[in-house]
Amino acid sequence: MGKCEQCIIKQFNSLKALTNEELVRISSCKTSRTVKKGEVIFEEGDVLKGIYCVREGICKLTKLSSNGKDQIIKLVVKGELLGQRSLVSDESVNLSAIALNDMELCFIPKAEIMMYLQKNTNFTYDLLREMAIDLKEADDIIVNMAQKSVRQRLAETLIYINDSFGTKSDGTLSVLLSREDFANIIGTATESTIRVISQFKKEKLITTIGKQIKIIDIEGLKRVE
Amino acid sequence: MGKCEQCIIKQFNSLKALTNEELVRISSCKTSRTVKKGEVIFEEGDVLKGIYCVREGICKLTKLSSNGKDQIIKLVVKGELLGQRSLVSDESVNLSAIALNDMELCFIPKAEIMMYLQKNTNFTYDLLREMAIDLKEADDIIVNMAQKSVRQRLAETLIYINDSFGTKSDGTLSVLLSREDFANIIGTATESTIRVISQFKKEKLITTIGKQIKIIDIEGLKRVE
DNA sequence: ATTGAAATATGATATATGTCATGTTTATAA
DNA sequence: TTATAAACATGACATATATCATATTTCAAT
Repeated sequence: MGKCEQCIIKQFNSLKALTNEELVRISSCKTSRTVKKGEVIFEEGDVLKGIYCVREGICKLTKLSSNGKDQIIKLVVKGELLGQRSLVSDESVNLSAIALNDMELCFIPKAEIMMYLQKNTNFTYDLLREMAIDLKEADDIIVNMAQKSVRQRLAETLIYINDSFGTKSDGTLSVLLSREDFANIIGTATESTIRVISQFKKEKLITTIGKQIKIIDIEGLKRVE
Repeated sequence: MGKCEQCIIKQFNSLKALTNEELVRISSCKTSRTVKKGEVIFEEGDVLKGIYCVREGICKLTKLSSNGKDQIIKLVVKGELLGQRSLVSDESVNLSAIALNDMELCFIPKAEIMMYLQKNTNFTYDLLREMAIDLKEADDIIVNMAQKSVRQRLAETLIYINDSFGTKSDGTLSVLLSREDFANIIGTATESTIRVISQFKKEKLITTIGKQIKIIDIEGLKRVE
């Protein structure tokens, strides 16, 4: 079992605000878990007994709409925490987390985290800061959903994934999503997403290699109306 | 100038987590401000020098979309805080706040709040909890925007305003919004909003008295598809 | 390599919503 | 009170997107 105090991953999330002693403590009570692509980490309505630190891989946070469609709210990658919100609000989770590729997770029990929330102001404050940023992002998503076309939303999603998660050596986006996943991010029908991807190809904004997507004209994508 | 430690408003926000001494301190450095209906409290891009506690009235938080349309992200009423997010994330505000009726605000300087964020874990934790709740609400809004029809979104908005802010003695919604405001909440054209309001009237779900709206069949509204 | 299922792709059509035009009502100021 | 602008309302039409049908391709399991 790895040692949290030496783990490089924590730099990317609020655990960096913990003291060395606290990290040593966590090391001794944390558990590890591997999750296969497509596997459910937790589901809407579950009561979490702690939070996860993502050591490897990427997952989607989804919410089921009353019309039966899934909406992807956020992608969570290596370095980020998972489940902190519902721990704080002390309610069941309002989102499901599903692995998009094979993942490695560290699980930290709730009691542990609650203790640091009591004692370590830096930790609480850092969580608060992260959440304020999430909220700002959520505001942007709301505006985009409400005011922009499917074409614009897809273009922005491609740019976001490119900028946030990067590309592989062949230039394709390193986060591989199905057309349906894209549809569930931008909030549209899968067919519409596929059609717009085809348009973007014709307009020489992207190319595809199988289901992989490669951006070839990011400035053009930014101009999409 | 009123005394914060005796102010009943604080019960409704995170200031309740402050100690009596801290509240006395705030009393001595806070300033009051009245804002007329339609007036701008702060604007997207402003750098706030503190936070507001809403003593009276209601305002809308809006964000300008790149296509020039305003989106209303949230309504903030008596009892709530205003500006805490950008204070925490230490950035300019990402939303504008505009009064929907005459308001009374108390302004608390940033330095004061930052001090309590350092010293008072309860305060920080309470802010964190409030923000987790906001984030959950934002998730719901995203799903609604992405997956539901204008009819459904308007119905839910009417129910939300009814449940959250109540009605006047004549049964009309106590928060008076223009048709354009409704349109900017649900993310649609003003004409579409007006049309759906007319439909709801024909379907005997609501009645209108001038621009005031009265819900007469809330169960029916909940069933709108 | 073969097969079957899932994902991708595209056409035809229906529907919801946006846009523009125009008229009506309501509120506000002179 | 009248004048005037803003808000509300509705029709006609355009357009984006959803839906349903049907190929085609890709991928995994045998």
